[in-house]
Parts: sequence; C-alpha cells; structure tokens
Amino acid sequence: MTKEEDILKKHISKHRLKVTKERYAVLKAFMALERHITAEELYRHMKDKGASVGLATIYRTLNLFCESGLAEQRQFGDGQARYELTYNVNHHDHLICRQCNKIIEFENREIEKLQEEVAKKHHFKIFSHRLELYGTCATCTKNNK
Amino acid sequence: MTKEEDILKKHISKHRLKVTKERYAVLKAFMALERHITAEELYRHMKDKGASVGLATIYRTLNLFCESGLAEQRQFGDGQARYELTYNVNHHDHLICRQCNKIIEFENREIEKLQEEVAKKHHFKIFSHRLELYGTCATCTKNNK
DNA sequence: TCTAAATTGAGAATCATTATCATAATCAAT
DNA sequence: ATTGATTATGATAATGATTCTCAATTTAGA
Repeated sequence: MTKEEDILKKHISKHRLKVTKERYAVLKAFMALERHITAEELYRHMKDKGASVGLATIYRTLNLFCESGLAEQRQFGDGQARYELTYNVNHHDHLICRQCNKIIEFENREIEKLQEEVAKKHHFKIFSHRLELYGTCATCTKNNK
Repeated sequence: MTKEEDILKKHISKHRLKVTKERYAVLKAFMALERHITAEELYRHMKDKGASVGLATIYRTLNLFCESGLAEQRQFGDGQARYELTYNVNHHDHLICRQCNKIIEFENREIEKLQEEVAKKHHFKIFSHRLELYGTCATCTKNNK
C-alpha cells in the first residue's frame, strides 16, 4: 500500500466513508499521470485503459482527494479545474505559457516570506494563496522568431 | 468628458466600432461602483437605477473595457468573473477574506521584483500575473472568538 | 449473513458566460 | 439630413464544466 493510499484510507475511515475499487482506481490513475490534469482528461485516460469510472465519480473522487489533503485544485483561467497531487510535495507556484499551455512549477521562499508580511500588516490569517505568472515560455519565444 | 471616456472612444474609433449610449451608461455605472464587481451586480444595479441595459451587453461591454485597457477581469475562485477599473491605477494584488468576501488590495514592489527574477531564470516573457492571498480578515477573526 | 448507510453511473439540472439573429442605432459619404 | 453599410442591442438559446438526483449496487460492521 502506498503512502497515498494510506492517507486516503485514513480520511475515509475518519469520516465513515467507504473504501471502493473506484476510489483506488482513480487514485492509481491520478498518481500515474502528469500533474495539473483536468477531470475530463483523467476520465478519458481511464476509459481508454479499460478502467472506466463515471465522470461524476471522477469529480467526486478528486474532491475527496482535496479534502483528504492529498491533492489541490487549481484554476488557471481556462475554465477547467486542474488537480495535482500535493502530498509530500513542497508548496510551489506556477509559470503558465499562454501559447503552448506548458506549466512550470517554481518555489520561492523569499516571495512566501513577503506574502506573510503583507498578511501580517493587514491582520489577515492566510490559509492559502496562489501566484501565477502568465506569459510565453522560452521554446515558444524562440519559435515565434 | 472623463479620461476614461476618452480612452474608450479612442479604442472604439481605432477598431471601427461604434459609440453608443449603452457603452457610456455601462462605463458611468462601472466607474461609480465599488471595485471587483461582477457582471450580474452591475446589471442589477443599472436596472434598479432605471438605466437598464441587457445582460449580454454588460458582458460585451466589460470585455470591451478590458480590451481597451480600461479594466481587468479577475477570477477569485467563486465561479464569477469580477471586473475592476485599472486605468491610472497602480498594479496591485489581493487579499480575500473567505468568510465575509471582503477584498483588500495591496502593492508590493519587492514581490514583483522577485517574480521578474523567477521569470528570467526560466526564460519566460511575462505579460501578466496574479497573486491572491486567501484567509480570514481581521474583523472576522475578531468576531469568531 | 443481514442491514443500514454510502457509492455509483447515467443523465438531468445548474450557473456563468457566449452565441444567435432579427431589429435598431451609428457612421461616413453624399 | 438622407442613405447605405456596418455594428450594436436585447431576448433567448446554446454551451460547457460541474454538481445533483435517484434507483440500483456495494460496503462495513453487528
């Protein structure tokens, strides 16, 4: 049993939910795939692999992952939610290429520190944040020439 | 004529669009209202004031404002786009209270500078970014006790 | 094994936003 | 000012992502 399965199982029993093969199947597929996947992409992928699960269940299960702390949902402004595993992953932010949709992750402790200062100045208790830089990636910039 | 009207007019003539009373009415109402307004809120407000304009036109006009550089659209994750006048306004980011939905603006040049460094490191050409801090504001924190 | 409670899948419902299209308004040239 | 071409408007339909509904199925625990 992977650590992620263990976390999911603990969340499930804590909330008197039930362990199902669908939930394991979604977790397995989710872990095997690229980060920042949409529900639709995950659905298609599982269907192609013969591990079909209803789309509604994909959504429900991804939300369950978020509630259990395994994953996070992101909105990059294209109208579809994206999900990424965050268990055992350092917090990071994103660079998004508007031309090829490439997503690059970055970490910057200095920025985080400054954010905390801003929050403190306004007496805000922060529980999450997001920082996204939109632009054109190196490859696309080169190809544009 | 306000400076904003002037900008809109220039954008309109540059793109061979047309000046209409609806566009002026929306601009007037938009400028008079609080920042970070939704299309629906603007629509309701104008209806109540007797300056009724169709909802589709509100959307079209707000997008026109964004194209002309007068306004920007924001997504704070509640499923509705919000718009704010940005002409002659310094760039800023947002603190968002998840309890009372209050939105506080802040400016931080140091964070911006660090963002530029991150972009440079990844050879990204940035044309926009967004930074949002989600949490509980001072008032709500106090009231929770 | 039995039963209560949770889960699933299919499709309906929802909600914000955009598209459609007939009618009306605007603009530029006369 | 009138005309003609083009764009804008408003009402409503359409869209697309996500959630809800509900009957049938599966799970957990006694």
